[in-house]
Amino acid sequence: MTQKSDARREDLKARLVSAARARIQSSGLGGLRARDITADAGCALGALYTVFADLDDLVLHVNSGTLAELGAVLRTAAAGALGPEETLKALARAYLAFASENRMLWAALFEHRMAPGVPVPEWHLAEHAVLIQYLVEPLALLGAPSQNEDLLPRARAIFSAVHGIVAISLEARFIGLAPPVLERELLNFVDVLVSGLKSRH
Amino acid sequence: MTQKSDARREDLKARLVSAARARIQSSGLGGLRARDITADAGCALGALYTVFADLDDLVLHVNSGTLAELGAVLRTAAAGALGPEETLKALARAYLAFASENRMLWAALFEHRMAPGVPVPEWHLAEHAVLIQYLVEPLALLGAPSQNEDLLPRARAIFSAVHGIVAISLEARFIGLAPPVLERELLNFVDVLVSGLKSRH
DNA sequence: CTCCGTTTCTGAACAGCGTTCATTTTTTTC
DNA sequence: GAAAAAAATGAACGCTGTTCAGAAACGGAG
Repeated sequence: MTQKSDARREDLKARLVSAARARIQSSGLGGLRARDITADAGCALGALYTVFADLDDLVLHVNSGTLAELGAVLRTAAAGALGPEETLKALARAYLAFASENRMLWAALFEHRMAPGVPVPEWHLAEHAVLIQYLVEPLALLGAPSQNEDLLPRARAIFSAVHGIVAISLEARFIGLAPPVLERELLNFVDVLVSGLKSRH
Repeated sequence: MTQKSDARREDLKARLVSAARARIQSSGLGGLRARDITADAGCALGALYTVFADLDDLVLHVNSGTLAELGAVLRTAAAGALGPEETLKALARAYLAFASENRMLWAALFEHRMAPGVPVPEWHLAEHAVLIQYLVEPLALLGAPSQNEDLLPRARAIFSAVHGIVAISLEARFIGLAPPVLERELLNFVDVLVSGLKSRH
């Protein structure tokens, strides 16, 4: 009977992911220690490596959860908007809000690097790709029908642009933008973008 | 006579920065080891800490040099362009080219994090800010004169957007964009942006 | 209930890291 | 040239992620 055994394994996995998530939330990805996680999860140090390949693997699973939450937030934001322009704005607003409210978890999505030579697993790349998908429909409604073929690169570019604005501001690398100014500037940016898209056909 | 002594100090500093630069270039910021750097520079492990406070300090100086190079590249790109629209495109192209050709050094500019609680020194923040300055003039030429007051936030937003597109593509986090497609999409993005800016006054 | 093969869990041990500092070596001064 | 001051050294420290020999818990047979 490996049923009980599997259940214990899954429980341990869940406790480790949740402990790692809490640590990232409070100390950031850089403050993550295997010893802290296992202490919080109530298991031995070595137990971590019976369930995950290494810390990277664990972080990937934390990020997986974060992406699911972020995806849900974006979905409801898009669902509540009226036109394509409003949808794009709502998505940008929701992305900014999520990043602000879950700063460390969101930062971990993009700060994390695999060990040298190890590629990010396919299933996790696919989870990232979902973020872009929400942009495709409003963009299709905005652009000329003939352009609908290569809409994915454009959606990715626009996501990246919005992400860049949010990322550089929240990381306070340059002189930081105060949050209300940031939101105003971000929405203005989307406005300009939409104006540009409309005026090109 | 502390003149000779100072000269030796400066020489050691230069050798360490150059060795660290080479290591980042070949192995990335994550592959940087104090022992490797000091071995390459031909000095003892402890010598590093007689000239720099810690590894972060050394990385800051490497990044300082990279920013100077990048700044020079952007300056000449902007100087060779005709109108404001062409200037913006030239800047985007130059930024992408620099990032592609100096991937690891460029990535180190944004990957690097100070130790927790330690802020990035003011002088280094100022060096980052220079990047944005090149955008202000062409944006001023494009926009209505009345808007010239709060042009800096807009310049920062546009820089961040371009940076985001380049960053997410080069880091291959999502399914990677092939380089020629990336350049096409980036320039198209600038086109849309300029169209939007023009159509708004 | 008892036994024993199997599986699971454990934490001491290991290699590697950034950083320090007592010691040695070099330089400067008289 | 000798004494004082300064600079350079690398072994040692504390911390890291990861491993693995051994301990503990489990599960079915007698």
